[in-house]
Amino acid sequence: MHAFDVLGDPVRRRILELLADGERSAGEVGAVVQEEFGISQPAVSQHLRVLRDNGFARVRADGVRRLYAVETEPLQEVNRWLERFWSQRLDALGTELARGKRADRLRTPAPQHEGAP
Amino acid sequence: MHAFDVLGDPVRRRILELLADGERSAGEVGAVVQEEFGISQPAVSQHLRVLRDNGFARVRADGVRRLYAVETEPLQEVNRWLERFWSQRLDALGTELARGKRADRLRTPAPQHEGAP
DNA sequence: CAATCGTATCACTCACTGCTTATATAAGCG
DNA sequence: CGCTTATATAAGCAGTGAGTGATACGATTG
Repeated sequence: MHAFDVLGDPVRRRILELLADGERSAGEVGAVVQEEFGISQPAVSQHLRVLRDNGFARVRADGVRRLYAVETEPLQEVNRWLERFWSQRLDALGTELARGKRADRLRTPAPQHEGAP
Repeated sequence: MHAFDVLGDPVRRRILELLADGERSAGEVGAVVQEEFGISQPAVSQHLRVLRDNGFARVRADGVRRLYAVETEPLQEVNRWLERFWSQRLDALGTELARGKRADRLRTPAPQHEGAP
């Protein structure tokens, strides 16, 4: 499952926001999320599993409780994708400007077709 | 459809990468994507539609061709979400460090809310 | 105008994802 | 020990989204 797929779900995004504040037990997360989204405990547990399985969160046992904490690697991968995108785009804009200016003088700027009859 | 859902699809991510280099016709995009993913022309067209409908791309007619260009707003929204996340997380780490050292001795368990009967 | 190109839309299928209920497991407590 | 609490897993069902083939349609060309 790709990082963006994991983030596609609003419940999972919310869980990550909660975990961003620091370690939380499954129950604490569940309380908030069940309240806000009106879903069941197993549903939340399944979302937590997805986050675990995809490296977005790590778990630690504390007695009966399971303490979840956010794991940043996949998020950073997303960041990297975005950064590549932006820089690629800026490069393109740059060369287009550089080339475009000259081209403007050589070519008829408007590639318009003849007027309607 | 949320921005993250749009980005969830690998084909759409690829299309955006292609458009990041500058304006491209639907056919050019299609050629690459059909080749790389082994999907049909309508499939690509539908992805382009999703990108359009969600503000990730704008179209411009040029004769028979449709020229697509990337539109940055939704991507920036994603960026903003991530930035909020990182800064929230850094804040949490900060206060946890500041408080945590002392708290470790007092062992203040997680904030508990009143139970619903 | 007919033929054709480039692209979009339609109608449909299929796989997957997320939800629910029911149940399992494991820790803590009387 | 058996009851309760905290959490996870299992099985089944419904909605959704991505794919396909067929088709529509506007622009272009002979």
